[in-house]
Amino acid sequence: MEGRKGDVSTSREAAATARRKRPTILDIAERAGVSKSLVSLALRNDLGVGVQTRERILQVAEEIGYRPHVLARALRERRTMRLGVALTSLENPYHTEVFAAVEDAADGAGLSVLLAHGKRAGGHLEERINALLDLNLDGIVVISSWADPAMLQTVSRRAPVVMIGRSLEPVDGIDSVNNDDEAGAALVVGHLAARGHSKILHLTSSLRPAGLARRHGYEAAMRAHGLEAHIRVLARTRGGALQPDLDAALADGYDAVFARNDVEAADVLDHAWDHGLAVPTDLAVVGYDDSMLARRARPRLTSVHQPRQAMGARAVELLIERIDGRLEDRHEVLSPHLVVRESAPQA
Amino acid sequence: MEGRKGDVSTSREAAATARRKRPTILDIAERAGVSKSLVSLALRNDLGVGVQTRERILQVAEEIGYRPHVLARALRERRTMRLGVALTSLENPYHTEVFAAVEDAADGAGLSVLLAHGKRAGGHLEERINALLDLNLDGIVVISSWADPAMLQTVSRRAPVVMIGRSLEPVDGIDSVNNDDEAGAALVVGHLAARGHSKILHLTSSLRPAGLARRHGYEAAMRAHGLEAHIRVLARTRGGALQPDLDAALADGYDAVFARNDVEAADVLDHAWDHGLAVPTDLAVVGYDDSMLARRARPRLTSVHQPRQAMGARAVELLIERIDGRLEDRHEVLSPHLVVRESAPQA
DNA sequence: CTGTTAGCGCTTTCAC
DNA sequence: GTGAAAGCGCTAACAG
Repeated sequence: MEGRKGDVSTSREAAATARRKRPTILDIAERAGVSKSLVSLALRNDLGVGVQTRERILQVAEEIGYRPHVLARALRERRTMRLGVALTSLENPYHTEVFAAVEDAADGAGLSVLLAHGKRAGGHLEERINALLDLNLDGIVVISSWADPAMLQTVSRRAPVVMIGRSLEPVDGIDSVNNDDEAGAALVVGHLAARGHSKILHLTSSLRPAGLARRHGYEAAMRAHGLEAHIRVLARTRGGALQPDLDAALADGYDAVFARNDVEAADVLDHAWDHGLAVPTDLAVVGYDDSMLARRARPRLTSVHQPRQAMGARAVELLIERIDGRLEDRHEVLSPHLVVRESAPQA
Repeated sequence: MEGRKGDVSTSREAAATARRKRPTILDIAERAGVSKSLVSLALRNDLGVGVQTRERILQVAEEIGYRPHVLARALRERRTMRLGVALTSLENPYHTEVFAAVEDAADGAGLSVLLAHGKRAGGHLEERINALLDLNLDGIVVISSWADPAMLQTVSRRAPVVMIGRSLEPVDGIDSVNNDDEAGAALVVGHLAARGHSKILHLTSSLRPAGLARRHGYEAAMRAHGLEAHIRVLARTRGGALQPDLDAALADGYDAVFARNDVEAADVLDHAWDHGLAVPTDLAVVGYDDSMLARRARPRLTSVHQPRQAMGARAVELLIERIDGRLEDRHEVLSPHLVVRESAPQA
């Protein structure tokens, strides 16, 4: 906007040359000697376009490198064939693994997937979700226990929402799919009890729904086994460390730890390494999620496997059902299973 | 399309009730008793709208929960204020860390970021990039050494592209920012030599540009230190394991390993654990990237730090410059530094 | 089978 | 100050 008009238009032209204007169906129509609607129909394989004509049109489209303008199309169709995924913990491998599962499923359904990453604090996640939805996506899957129910409800007025993971109460108007956290926790306690452990600590840093459910599952299972429940709630600092130090938490002579997820189990493993504690001899450790962290850890981590492929697939199906008009809410719960590895091997 | 018209419209109505039609500027105009263009102007703070009127319009917009229709706007403006990021290895923490850096930078510039994840094989990445670009994003940053130069060039005709990471030759028409891999490798060799190591193995699984550059840097540095270079090229299986087994690679009595990246360094650490090798006493290990894996590993991994924050920020700046019309290519190289930890401590 | 036409929601001259 | 009108690229009636 500075300089003379001449300058501006010159530089515009230069830029335009560098980045050529994209061809439209009109260009195809012209080159193929048909009308623009014909092209539109041919492009979308509408029957009722002469085979010859269609052939020619497709060919021309190919030639001039035509790409449909999805924005224009979406403006008319009110459908983008795109799903959004909102995440808060890109740094937790389990979450990216779930994302990959959703992506696989969507791919299979001919939908493409966009990811938005929001920080947990403030309204950041909501902002990102809204920015995503501004693109008129057909639906959105939220992978985050940090999503506020009220916020999700607001969002769901714009597009169908399915949440992978747990919310305290089912949220009106949004579907969900998660694993049975209570059952998962019971699996862990059962396994540890069978190994002969009795001083089993449950370590958690989260008062979020999934964490709570695992904790309740742990308590119930301990009771069922006639064992006393021990719980330590730690906070996670900005830097990612657990506070107060694990030292204190582990000082009471526990012989096994069930951590709320793999990340925290890995923290325990690290702590054991740093303090010369032998795992599983001195301390058995079990995680939750069975993420890359569990496979990668040394000793390898026994962990509860969440059926992420199935969860991702189901999430996409639920979304599609919603898009097609389903009105009732659906909440699916899949069963986890325990993957036994070195950090708490079979008895 | 089936059933009588009445049925259809009834179910339509039901769905419409559940998911209300979004308000448009026309709704605002009506409610505020002005014309639609007035609203548009007011919404974008165009001076030349009565203060009173503007006030009222904004208020009404707020009231009815108006959200601009970015697709419609983009259709006119040819600008979406959105950037795309294309990735191939969501499972490599370094890549997600770079993504987060890009996101931070974009946030700062008022741009929002969408992520697309492509598999490395076939044309999958290209497909995903094109799907992303179909949304008329203003630019795209590619974080993948798997991106084919010719493909990138094609893509860059649609929107500005900047690549974070290395390509063999600078690609015409696209910008890049990366770290100096040769210098990074030299840092490693220098450090290991200073610790008194002489049988230093370089382990790599990649014949991609960044891997090659590190390898060349290693060779040159070894030569400079009067040491003999030893290189093992391993393949990675679908499952993620290195093939053939590390056993063979490490059988020749090396006292230090410089791995191509943290993922492979972690493989070496795991291997050492599995075989009772003490690190760093029996074997010193150094990685590259200084990702979460390095911080998390036990012993903690000495690794070359790529300045990802700076790289992400620079990438976004380069993109913005392009959007504003820059035509010459730019290739930036930032300096890495070594982060010394337990797997190869200070001499 | 083919072409014409009217928008989708928004921005932007250009008159009033 | 304000409003009317054209048009971004595409789809979907509807007439020929």
